[in-house]
Amino acid sequence: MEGEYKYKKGLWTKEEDEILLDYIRVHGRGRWNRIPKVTGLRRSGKSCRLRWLNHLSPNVKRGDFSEEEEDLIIRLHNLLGNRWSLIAGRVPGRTDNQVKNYWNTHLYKKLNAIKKKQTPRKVAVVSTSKTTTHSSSAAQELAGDKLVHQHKLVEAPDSDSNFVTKSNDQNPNMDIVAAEDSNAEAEEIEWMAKHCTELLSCSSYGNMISWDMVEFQQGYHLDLL
DNA sequence: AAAAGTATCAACCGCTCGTGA
DNA sequence: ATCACGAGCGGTTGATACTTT
Ligand SMILES: [Mg+2]
Repeated sequence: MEGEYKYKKGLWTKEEDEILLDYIRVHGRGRWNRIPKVTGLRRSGKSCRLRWLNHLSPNVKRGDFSEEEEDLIIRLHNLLGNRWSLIAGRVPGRTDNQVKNYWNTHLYKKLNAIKKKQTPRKVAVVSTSKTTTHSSSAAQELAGDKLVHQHKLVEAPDSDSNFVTKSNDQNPNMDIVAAEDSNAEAEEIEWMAKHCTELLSCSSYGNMISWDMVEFQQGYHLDLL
């Protein structure tokens, strides 16, 4: 019993920061769980890591976001959805947490107000229970960069099966279209919802549907807009 | 002056992912 | 195959700062 609050929570003090910084100066970053053991700092390794990445690291830029940064974030979010780490990777000096905070507090409402007007770009990804995947040339790495490209050709089920549209949490610009009764390929739909960023093409020939999609990852050059 | 309402954002939480024994 | 571990992700909260009544 007692002593169960091994770790302190809440805001970090200057003194705690110094202990963490001293440790990192000597031992470097990583193996964060050792820090409370070695230094006696009453913070979980997880908390130490977060404190370093978001506040103590010299790479972190302080101060208000510039207009350029805001514009960049808006365009990246339009493309990538709530993938804050990916977005932050393209905004120098800003962390995923900063970008996420900025979006939630400053941009979300502002943009929704404007969004009332225009119709959103909508694309579809198709998968069904009774489909057969004909050419699932599985994720193929392109040389040199980090783009993953997928091409799928899928056979639709019986002619009378209906398609339903589901929204996609990961990417507001992309809905998912699936057969009403589909569940067999749920993992595939999930994978797409998670990874698929942009549908390059989607076409159907009779009961066949094909699509190309790309998954954006850190480091790949993006053309925004 | 003070309370009530709102905005901000650092940090927490639960979870997933990759790796290696 | 299973487990442990470190790292990382994104939704969400709660303490504080700021604004309005
Ligand atoms: Mg960054």
